[in-house]
Amino acid sequence: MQKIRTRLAPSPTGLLHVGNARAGIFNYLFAKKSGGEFILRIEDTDLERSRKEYEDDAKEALLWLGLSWDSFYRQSDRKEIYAEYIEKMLENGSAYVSKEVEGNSKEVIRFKNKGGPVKFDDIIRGQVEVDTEDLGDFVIAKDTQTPLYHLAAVLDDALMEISHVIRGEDHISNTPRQILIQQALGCPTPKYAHLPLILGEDRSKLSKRHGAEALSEYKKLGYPPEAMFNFLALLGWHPEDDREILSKEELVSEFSFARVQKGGAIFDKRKLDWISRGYIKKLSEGEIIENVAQFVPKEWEGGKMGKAAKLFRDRISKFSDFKEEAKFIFEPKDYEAGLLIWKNASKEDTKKHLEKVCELISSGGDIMVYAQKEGRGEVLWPLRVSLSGLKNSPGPLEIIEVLGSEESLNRIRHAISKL
RNA sequence: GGCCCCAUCGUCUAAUGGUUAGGACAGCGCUCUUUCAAGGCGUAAAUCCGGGUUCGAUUCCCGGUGGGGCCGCCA
Repeated sequence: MQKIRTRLAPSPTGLLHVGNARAGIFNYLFAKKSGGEFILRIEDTDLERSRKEYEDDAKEALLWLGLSWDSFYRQSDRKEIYAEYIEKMLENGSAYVSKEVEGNSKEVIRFKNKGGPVKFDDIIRGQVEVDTEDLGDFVIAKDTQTPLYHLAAVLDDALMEISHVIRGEDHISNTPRQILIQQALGCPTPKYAHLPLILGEDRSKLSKRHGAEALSEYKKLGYPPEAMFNFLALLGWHPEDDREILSKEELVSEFSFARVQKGGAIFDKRKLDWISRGYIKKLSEGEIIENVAQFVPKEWEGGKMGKAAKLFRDRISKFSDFKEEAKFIFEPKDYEAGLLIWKNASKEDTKKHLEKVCELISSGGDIMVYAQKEGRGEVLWPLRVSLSGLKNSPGPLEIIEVLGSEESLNRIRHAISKL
């Protein structure tokens, strides 16, 4: 039995797309489930458009996601190999130098296409049959030293003994061409699995105009990588039961092509946020502090950070949210004095309650007992506003816990002075 | 336009000939509650259309419609 070997083959011409990331996940899950290998191959045959920084982005983002590869290749390092095969194809007549000029330039190398039907079994879609007649003699290399995508990909898949090519649906129409090349070269045809596309709100292929399309952007926004992995795995796939929160290990053991969807799936940020909140909620105190700290101004570090991070752990969808949510903790917010008044309460009573709370804080008394007696809204609302300056915020006692008595007292006294 | 792929609530999906068509996100309502969020409970919401096949179609077949992808000396 052939060893399972899958690959993710991005081209470094832009930031790694989430669609690539999802394809990477499926390649990874299938390989790991089968005890096989997952390969990362950078397809940079187009030197004009390829950039090292994009290769770095892809690697960094993939590692962040939790997709580590067993082997790494870069097509620009393999030029001699391709040249050798181009020569071979020229010799055996499966390719030829085309001199006719279409529009711009000079000689190129074309594949000698005999036409005829090509069939392949797609694991997800079943049999696909295409008449290759109208493909014509397509170009497979710019010159004897410069292969183009189809040739390089076919050669590499064969040489690296890729058993399963798992990629986006947008490659279905490339497959017959690649099979033709395999046949001319005497290479085996791998198994194919074409994944449904990830779509934007308008159901077209997810792209920049839909907003964040790069995996690294989600890293920058502070989504936990486990949440992103989980979310992406659920786009076009579903386990046998109703679980939606699954660890990487669970995904590996549950994965099956039989449960991969055929239709495209819209990238729903709200569902991502929901999954993300679930992961963040389960973080330990140390973890939440560490993660949130990366999205915060230097001045906030230390001091109240720990308690604040803990307080907002259940209230953020991504780590970067903390900066806005917890801002009032670190930078007291100005507010209208009127905001301090609860419903129909009087200014005098409000002031009285705040003064009493100050006493209680100083003496270590129980604020809740007092609030219970005087009316929770009448006491708690102005207290909370004086501490946060906000219409909406966490509860006052929680804020005091984060702020400490001294600063809490200062803020309440400031509120009293405003009244 | 040509070729190819696809089609269950708004969204992600379950149900591979027999279910009151299930779950989740989002929405809405109630509850909790000083506010917001979270939580708990509840509610509304779908088989694209037309033909077959069958005792019976979400499920199988055909046709339509709709959506998408690909049509580079990019990948």
